[in-house]
Amino acid sequence: MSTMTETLAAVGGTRYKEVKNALLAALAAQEWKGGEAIPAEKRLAERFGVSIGTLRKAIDELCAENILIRHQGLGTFVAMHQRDRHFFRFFRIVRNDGDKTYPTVSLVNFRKAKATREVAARLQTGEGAPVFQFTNQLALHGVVVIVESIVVPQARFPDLTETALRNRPSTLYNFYQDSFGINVVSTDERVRVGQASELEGGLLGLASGAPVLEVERVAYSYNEQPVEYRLSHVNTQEYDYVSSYARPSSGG
Amino acid sequence: MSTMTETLAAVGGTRYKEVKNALLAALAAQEWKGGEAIPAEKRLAERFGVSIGTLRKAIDELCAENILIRHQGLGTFVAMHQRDRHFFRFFRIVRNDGDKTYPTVSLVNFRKAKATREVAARLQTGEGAPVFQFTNQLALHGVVVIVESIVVPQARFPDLTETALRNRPSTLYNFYQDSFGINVVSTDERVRVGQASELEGGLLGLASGAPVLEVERVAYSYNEQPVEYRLSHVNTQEYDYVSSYARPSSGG
DNA sequence: AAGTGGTCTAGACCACTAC
DNA sequence: TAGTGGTCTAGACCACTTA
Repeated sequence: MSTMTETLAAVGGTRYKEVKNALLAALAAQEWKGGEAIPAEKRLAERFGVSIGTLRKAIDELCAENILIRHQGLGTFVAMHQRDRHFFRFFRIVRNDGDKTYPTVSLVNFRKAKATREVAARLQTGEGAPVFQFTNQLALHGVVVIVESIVVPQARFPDLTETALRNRPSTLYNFYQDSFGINVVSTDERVRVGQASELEGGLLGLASGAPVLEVERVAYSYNEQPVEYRLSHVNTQEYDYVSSYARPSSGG
Repeated sequence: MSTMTETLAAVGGTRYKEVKNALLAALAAQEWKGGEAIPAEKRLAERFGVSIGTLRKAIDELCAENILIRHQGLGTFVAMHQRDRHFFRFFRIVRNDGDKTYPTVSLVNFRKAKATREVAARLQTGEGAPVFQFTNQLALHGVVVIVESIVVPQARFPDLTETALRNRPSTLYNFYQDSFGINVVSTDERVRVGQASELEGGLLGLASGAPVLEVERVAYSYNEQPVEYRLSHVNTQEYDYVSSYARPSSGG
């Protein structure tokens, strides 16, 4: 029945962690979709049989992890990946002078493939698992600056097609969310010096083999489930990869 | 008198933000030094005339920003930059296979200089302001992988000497903290492809002009005061610059 | 006006640490 | 045992949003 309090998993040690895990489970089960509001705090407190304060502490952590977003007077929402300020959470290339702009993305190629050993390790699939592989070029201020090669497991992206990818209305992560119910909530990135392939050199206006910034990313959904592998090559003549540590919200 | 409640600045809008700012002010005034415990929550709540819950919320945020560290049963401490797990908060170079190790640092040169226009802009000093400039080489697994050129304003580091720098017992940021009362709490970094100078090439085992990973860092103390400018060149043949986004504490 | 999240209180009890 | 932070309660009142 709806007024009954849910049984919380006994793992986690504390009430609010149990509540948090229950909320994560509900999110993973798509009980509420991206952009939707979750129930009011009072209702959730009743549902889980805890006080408001405890329920709020669980939501506090999910908000701190950018999984939920609170809006006073409106409600608490499942985070979306839209063309708003949150976009730059995952997009870290800015011009030398600090100017931030949205990239113009074009699909260069798309194909079905098998996971290589390295990609399989990163995506936690078996080697040779069916994947989709596609390449984007990204232009900033009218110039192609980034070429990214993306691999996603077919298991999580059933029926992904080149057409759907090409015609998506918004950002890639928003597309994952709307079309496949996959919410990217965190990433691991490794950055090093790489070399432009012949294709990349052509797109980036560099010689084949020219040094480029190589960014290797694994994107994760809830519960640290890897959902995307991405290898980007960036022409950093005019652009930088930025990485702030713990810039607080200015504290006042 | 000691039992009187302090007057809190009316700015900030909420009680806990006022408390947080008062704590930041006390930290900036070195009322408690790096590594020291601040008073118990109950005492601080009395001092600021708020309830424990409100005081805790202020400390919660300072802990989230790694400015304070709580230890259950022990107390709450001013964050230190020691050779513990917190070291890797600011040190982001790891081997390709993921192995993390502490660098062996050697001072290559040290001199007094004037701030260039670019450095002055980053450090928010006037152009030509007196600075110390020094270069370190960092070895990982016995091989020099990083050469970093560091600039700090003389105004904030009075009487810094090459000897003191060379003989410091711990990490550089711990040295800043112990000897100059400067606590590095956040950094901004920009990463791009750069070129090894002749000196750097020699130290890194690369040809002069070879492509290297260039990391430009500005380090900040409380209230976003810039205290150090640093330009690092990294040989990324065997090492990566890592950058995780919002990897939660695994959620229980 | 009604509903939402935001802040704050004044405790209680628990878990951990040091002596 | 005494002192610390960690968790949790059961509300109150405020600020914001929508209607």
